[in-house]
Amino acid sequence: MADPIVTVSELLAPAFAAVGGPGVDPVVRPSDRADAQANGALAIAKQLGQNPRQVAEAVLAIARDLLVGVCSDIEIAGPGFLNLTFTNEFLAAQLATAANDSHLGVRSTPLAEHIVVDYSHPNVAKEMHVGHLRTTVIGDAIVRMLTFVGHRVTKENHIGDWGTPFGMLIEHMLDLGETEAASELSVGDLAGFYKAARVKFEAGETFGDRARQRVVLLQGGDAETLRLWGVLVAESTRYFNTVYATLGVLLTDADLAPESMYNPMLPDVVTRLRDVGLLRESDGAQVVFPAGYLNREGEPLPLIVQNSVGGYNYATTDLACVIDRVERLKVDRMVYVVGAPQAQHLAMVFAVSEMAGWLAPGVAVHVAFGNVLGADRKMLKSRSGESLKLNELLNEALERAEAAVVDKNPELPAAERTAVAHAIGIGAVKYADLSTDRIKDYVFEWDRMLSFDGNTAPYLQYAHARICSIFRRAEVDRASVRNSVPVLATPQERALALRLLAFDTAVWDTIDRYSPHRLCTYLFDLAQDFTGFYEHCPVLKAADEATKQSRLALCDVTARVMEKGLDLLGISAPERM
RNA sequence: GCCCUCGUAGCUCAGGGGAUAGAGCAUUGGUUUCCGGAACCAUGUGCGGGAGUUCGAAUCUCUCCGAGGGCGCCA
Repeated sequence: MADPIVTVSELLAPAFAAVGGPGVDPVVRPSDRADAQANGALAIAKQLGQNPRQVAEAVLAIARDLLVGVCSDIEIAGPGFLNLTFTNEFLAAQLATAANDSHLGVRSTPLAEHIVVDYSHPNVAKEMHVGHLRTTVIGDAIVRMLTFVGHRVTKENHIGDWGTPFGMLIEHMLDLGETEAASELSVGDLAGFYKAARVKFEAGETFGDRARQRVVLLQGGDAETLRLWGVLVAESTRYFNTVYATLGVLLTDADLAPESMYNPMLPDVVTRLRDVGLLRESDGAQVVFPAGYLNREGEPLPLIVQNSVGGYNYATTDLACVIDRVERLKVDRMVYVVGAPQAQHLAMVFAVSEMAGWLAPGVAVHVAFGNVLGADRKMLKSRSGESLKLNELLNEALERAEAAVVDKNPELPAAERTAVAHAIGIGAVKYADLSTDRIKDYVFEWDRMLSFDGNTAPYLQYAHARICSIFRRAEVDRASVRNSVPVLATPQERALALRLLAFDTAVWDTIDRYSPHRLCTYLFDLAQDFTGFYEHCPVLKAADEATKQSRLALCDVTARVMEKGLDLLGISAPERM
């Protein structure tokens, strides 16, 4: 099992070790000159002070016996590359194995960890916007992949349900009337609600006083205030859940780890920092100075954990969160899917946690991402210039997808059409977000993401659907073809087989870098290879029954890799569209 | 002022030490209009500039230019 590149790398390792010493990397990569190339000889030659071609020959002399049955051809090329060509029998056997593997050839992790993934984190009584789209979609894909390879994953949705704005929000709710406010929030007019509260807060002194008084009551644990606060949280959470349902993400109420949850732990954070001797007083605030951070004036930059009037802030909460994850959840790794602007803040939180001895280096990872931009290359806005609500964006995706489906396939029954439009519309939005390198900003363009051509969700979904169509027309049970070993007679069949076997590497590359776009690129390449196969290799009209069976088997694995790959991205693959 | 991220073809993006830097879209010119459903082939003075490390650099380092972001009591 596993990618042939991985297999051959392991097989070659002893040959390289014999020539270059233990631990030498054969540096096996895909190649356009052959199926793969091993570049390790050049590095060894440098160290040994020898001619790289001679080194390659020495390696080859040993490797030939190790690769019997695996490679039909090994030749030395250029300055000392080993060009490797796999035997068709080896590829076919590997593919047959993958086809019968529940994980389609993807290796499980050798060491299962408990990993917390922190993502989505919307704010109570505040609208979800496109920034939340990124953290939610990327985080969800990472959760799915880590789980797939055998890790134990805890999702945490760190919703913002605490802080000074709640005084203002609660008072506004009382002004509106509780029932009225609740319905406003649950239907998703969070922006209007928050804005109205904000306006009153800034305009009226009496309202401001009430709000500040309410904050004191909230923090003091006043029962009625807590009940009112609870209404805000419950209605907002209900609204978030409708957005999550539309998006099709895994988050549920069980994953909520609200800021308020850490509230009782905050004094202890400060105490513990004092106990380990890290706490300093600076301008009246309680702070820690992590090494290497400077402010504008070139002075050490503090992480403030308690302000000059005794209040705690998000740094304190984040530190409590680290402690909770390490000591209560006993996680091995924590993944923060948070926007790039938070890089310094998180780095400082991690640094302080390490200084305090709570966190081992490398355990906490910031999976950062860039902005969603409009066609004008500025932050994506709605037509009226307001920041774009996530919910409105998703609704537009559904409308556009429905129109596209009506246009492409008018015969589709109405009931099925809605479901397909959902898969396409939401898939398109998610895929557009996932298919570019997350650290970069990306340009949001409806026409491109919903196109049935190019590197888009609809194109991949279409490739899947057309395979399903082949099986429908063939009236063949999908599972029945899984025991046949495919014959890789044409270049297209061979290329498709090689690609299918690379699913393993694609998933692991994605996990190793927390970069879903790697899997997207792979799936797009797979769809392209399938199209080449589809054009050149008749399936139902194959020359003979054995060829037909072989090609049906290739179709089946392709469809399953595509479906699973999309599933790992949180995108569904309809059987017809 | 300091720090971080980004800069690849007309556009949107891959490629993160290996051989001639790729894809999609768009463009232009052909072929096909037949199967299973939404065709295929061809088409390019492109790695922001410069220096360095290396047998080898789009990739690593430095520097300059450009864009975005962060830098003490909001989150």
